[in-house]
Amino acid sequence: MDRTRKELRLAALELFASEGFDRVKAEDIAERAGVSRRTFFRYFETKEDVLYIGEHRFFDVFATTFLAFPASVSDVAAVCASFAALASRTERGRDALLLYRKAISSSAVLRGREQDHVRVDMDLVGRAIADRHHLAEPDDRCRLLAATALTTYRIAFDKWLDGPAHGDLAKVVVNEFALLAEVVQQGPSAGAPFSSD
Amino acid sequence: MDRTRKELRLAALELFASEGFDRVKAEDIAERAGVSRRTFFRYFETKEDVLYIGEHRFFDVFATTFLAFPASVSDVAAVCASFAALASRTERGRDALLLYRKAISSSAVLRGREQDHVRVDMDLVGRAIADRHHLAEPDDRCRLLAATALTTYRIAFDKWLDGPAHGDLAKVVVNEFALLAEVVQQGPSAGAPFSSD
DNA sequence: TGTACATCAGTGAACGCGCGTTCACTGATGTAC
DNA sequence: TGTACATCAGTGAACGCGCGTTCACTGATGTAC
Repeated sequence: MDRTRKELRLAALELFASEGFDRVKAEDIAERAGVSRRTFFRYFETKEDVLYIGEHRFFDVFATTFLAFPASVSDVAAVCASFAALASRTERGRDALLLYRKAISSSAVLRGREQDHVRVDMDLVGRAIADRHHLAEPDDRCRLLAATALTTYRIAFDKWLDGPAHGDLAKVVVNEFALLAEVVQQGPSAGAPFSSD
Repeated sequence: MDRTRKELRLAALELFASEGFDRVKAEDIAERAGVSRRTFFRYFETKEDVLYIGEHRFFDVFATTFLAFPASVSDVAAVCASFAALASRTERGRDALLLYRKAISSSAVLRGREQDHVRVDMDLVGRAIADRHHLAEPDDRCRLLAATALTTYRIAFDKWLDGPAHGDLAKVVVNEFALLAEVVQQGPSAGAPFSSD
């Protein structure tokens, strides 16, 4: 039944976040979800598999939003604006995301899996950028932009999660991208904004 | 003995790379290193702990190189140049790094640990940038630059590893940073380098 | 309304596996006298 | 040169633990006739 699966997911999320992945047994999760250990393994192949946040897959809708921007908007600007546009979805899942982040950080296996998700997202973003330029495959430029944009987004996202309960994620994202442009200015004497003593 | 530790490390690196982390038992590593399973656990607390690449700690020397640049050089440029300057160290460890990457990619636990290393490196770079501006603590700008620079570096590094045996890492790094500056240009009409059909 | 059968979520007990630990030991090397 | 003792790397066997699997079962729900 699908309800059981959700119960197990929720129980796992809460337990991993509060106790830490390693200290939680499959049996503990099952118990909290009101089923037996045996049932747990009917639904999930491994203990890690139970942790999953649907919200996370929001990058699937990224492409649509992104590709709607006119060509006059630069790639970074469009990526940034797309992230900002999708921010409200994410905002709704805030509580779960806090738990999720805590759960993830409690174990190396989970951090590894999270990293895998990030790579998938990077790929999606890279592909969307490639599409925008009618490329069959993402080239170096697409990939670098995707990676950089996601890095920037992750930082903004974390700031937002660490901030007040009703913080404006879109705003944080836009600010971070503005900072990115500033910080990446190259050239021998572009250090101007800083003191030069 | 220190020799045994090294033997175990090497055996583990090779086995993890060829068989995959999960398929290698602590006993296999011990056997290959010519000691007993029991001895393995005298040297390393867990099976993961045995995988470690000294070379990886090259970010420790990053700060020195980085802080030697005159203030007239921008932060990104200095970071990029420092990475390039340190490239030759890395180049020497190429074979081990290939194995290391393969080993890492074979398991979620190891990917998680690698991610932890990346975070440590990011922190070091962020701190170095903060020092350059006489800040007690890295601010948002330092952290974002550190994160972005490391992302860019990782991409260059992977390209180099995938390239020919005697590829020029420094050159790849410099190119990638040049691409970064290009790709991050913002503003409503900065999409110029691309077709606008 | 009643009986027979199929389906399917959930269960319990037992097992194999590899990790990491514990306990009590060996055997080589070195140092004291 | 020889005996006694300390140190320390390495060992073997046995154990507890939790994961994930296997086997044989229950019990609820639904459908056929």
